[in-house]
Amino acid sequence: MQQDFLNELAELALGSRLKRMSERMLASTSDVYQEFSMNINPKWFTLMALLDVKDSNKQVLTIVEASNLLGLSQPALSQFSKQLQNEKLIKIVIDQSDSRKRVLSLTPKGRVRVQEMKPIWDAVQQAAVDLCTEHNNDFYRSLLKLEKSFSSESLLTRTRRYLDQTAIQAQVMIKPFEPALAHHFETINKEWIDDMFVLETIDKQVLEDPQSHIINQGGKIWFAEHPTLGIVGTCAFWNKGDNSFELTKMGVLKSARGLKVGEILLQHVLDEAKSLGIKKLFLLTNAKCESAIHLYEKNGFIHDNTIMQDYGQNYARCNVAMLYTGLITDVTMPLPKQ
Amino acid sequence: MQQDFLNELAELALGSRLKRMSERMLASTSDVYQEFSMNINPKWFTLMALLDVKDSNKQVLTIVEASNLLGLSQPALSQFSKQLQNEKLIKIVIDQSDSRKRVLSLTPKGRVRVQEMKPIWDAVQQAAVDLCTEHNNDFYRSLLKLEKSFSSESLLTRTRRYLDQTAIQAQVMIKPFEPALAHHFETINKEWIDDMFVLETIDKQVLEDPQSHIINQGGKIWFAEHPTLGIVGTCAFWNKGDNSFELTKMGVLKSARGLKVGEILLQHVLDEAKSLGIKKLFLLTNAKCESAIHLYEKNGFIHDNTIMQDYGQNYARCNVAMLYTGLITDVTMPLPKQ
DNA sequence: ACTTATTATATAAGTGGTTATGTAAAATGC
DNA sequence: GCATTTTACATAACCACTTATATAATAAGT
Repeated sequence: MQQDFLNELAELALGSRLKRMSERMLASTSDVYQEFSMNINPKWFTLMALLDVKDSNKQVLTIVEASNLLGLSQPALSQFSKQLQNEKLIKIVIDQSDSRKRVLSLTPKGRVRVQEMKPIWDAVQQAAVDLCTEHNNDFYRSLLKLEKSFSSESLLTRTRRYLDQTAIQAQVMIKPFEPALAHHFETINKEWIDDMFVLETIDKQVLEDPQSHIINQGGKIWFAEHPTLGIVGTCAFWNKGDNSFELTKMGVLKSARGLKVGEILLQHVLDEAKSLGIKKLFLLTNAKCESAIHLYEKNGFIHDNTIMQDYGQNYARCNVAMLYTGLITDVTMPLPKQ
Repeated sequence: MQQDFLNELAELALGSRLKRMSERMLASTSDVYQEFSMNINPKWFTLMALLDVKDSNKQVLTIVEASNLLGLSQPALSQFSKQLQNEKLIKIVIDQSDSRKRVLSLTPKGRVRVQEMKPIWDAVQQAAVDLCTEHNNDFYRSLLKLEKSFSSESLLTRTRRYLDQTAIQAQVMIKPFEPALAHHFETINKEWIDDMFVLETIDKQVLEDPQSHIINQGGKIWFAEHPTLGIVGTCAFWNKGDNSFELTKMGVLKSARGLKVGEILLQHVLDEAKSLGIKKLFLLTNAKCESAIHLYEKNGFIHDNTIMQDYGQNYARCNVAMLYTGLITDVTMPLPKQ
């Protein structure tokens, strides 16, 4: 037996490695079914187990529901259900209130089969725990963490951070508001607000009609356009009267992370603030948004409690207020430290 | 977005979970290549990387070698090579000294492509490390441990331990030596000796011809036959003269672990020892063989240093000697504690 | 009310492998 | 030295899904 080249590639080959491991694992469980001559296809396992749970809770299950719960495609579940129906292990009936839906449920034969399999499932479960915890390991927990990390940010956007993207960044264009781009204002901001907080009513109104809520009130909106990804970022100045503005609704699509779009966008709008002769520019945010706050700090914003007192009530989620110090204004304003 | 039912199944769905994770991972790396418009199929990655290493070490690579090093099937590598040849990234030539072999190597174009990809590989590597270590995790190491655990014993044989197999165990038959079964004596013992130690010359001779080395010398050999798996275990008595025997070459195939074949076999041969009127039965082994020693202890063997002094020199690997206490013999022999 | 968009499903085609099998060359056994 | 076994590879068939697409039913927008 030769060596394993994937070891040399280390984390770089993580995907291939996981694939290989999952194939071995699934082959092994398939062996288990075969050894105990369960006339069952291992790929049906998750669906059977899910139907069993639904069955004992007297709930029903449709194909799309199953595909969401199991993380498989809808055609996959469509196929599995048909196969299980052919084996007379489940029955598929058309939903009464919505004739598009197919309601899946175990047949009596299916229920018996599930009961026969349960001791085997238990044994596999114990054997898997064995495998996961051997050599002082805790593989299962480690995998859960990886899943969490992966869903919080994919490998693609993480990769961007480690690549020199200067050339592409130079091609990111900042565009002023135009009605045709208004929908991007909504989708981009919804993505991150939904992700971190709950959309407040005031948000919804502004996002759905930025024209009347921001532009027509003397505010400004900009968009960041990436050469291949399209509009990926946005940001607004909300007119608070007396030549004061709130920097708000600044967001960059998840799919464009790692490209420093936020930085380019912020630097652009701060330059605009200067050339527009704005007197006061501030923002409200939440301590949760660490990386955003770091970006603001890096670009001349300082924490300021008087702002919090004056405007902080507008949003439930705000507990951080910041003031921009890069404007040429009266000398009572503090200047950023060099 | 609905919940994830795989969470409810916990370790039981480990295979499906790994599969899902590997698919996401590979899709993400595929996105990376696409974003940086590398005209390359992600599935070729491991082969390209391997060819690059071989190239810079001025070594060559054949298809079977590649499939071993990468843990993929030979047809897979056969296909990949053809595809890479069509892309003019590698060239395939017939080996001069063995015309069955195909020698793979990078073309100049292939070398250029690899160099173009290297910065991306580096970035992906760093991003993957990121992913693996986030939230105080160490996923990569945990996966390596799992691979080790899995290759030391598969899920199937681990599962057996947690299932009630009384019925099947009752069907395990113990058969005496017959020439037609002699090859099992070699394969079964070779498996575990190769795995734990190095085959000594004395082993080889005995294993290759048990008839003349054991049977014709007044010794005994038995085989354990499983109803579906066939001959899975063996064990011998080596005649040391003066009605004394060494229990030796006891082994059970890896693929039959967890079925308690060893226990059934040992109990059978100890019964035979009694009915044959044997005066002294001992064995030599190594402290590494913990589970075997535990089995011997459970069945009436005790540790005995005089045996070690008398016979221990025969094998380099022996550092544990045990004596069977279940024989009806003179009263100077110690009896097992109840 | 009438178009328009969305949702649930089925079907077809594609993908990235696998196992099974065939063929020729080389190695081994006697 | 010749038959037998093993090895290297190619090809075919299969597998467990996937994506893409079509169709019908329902919901939403005006």
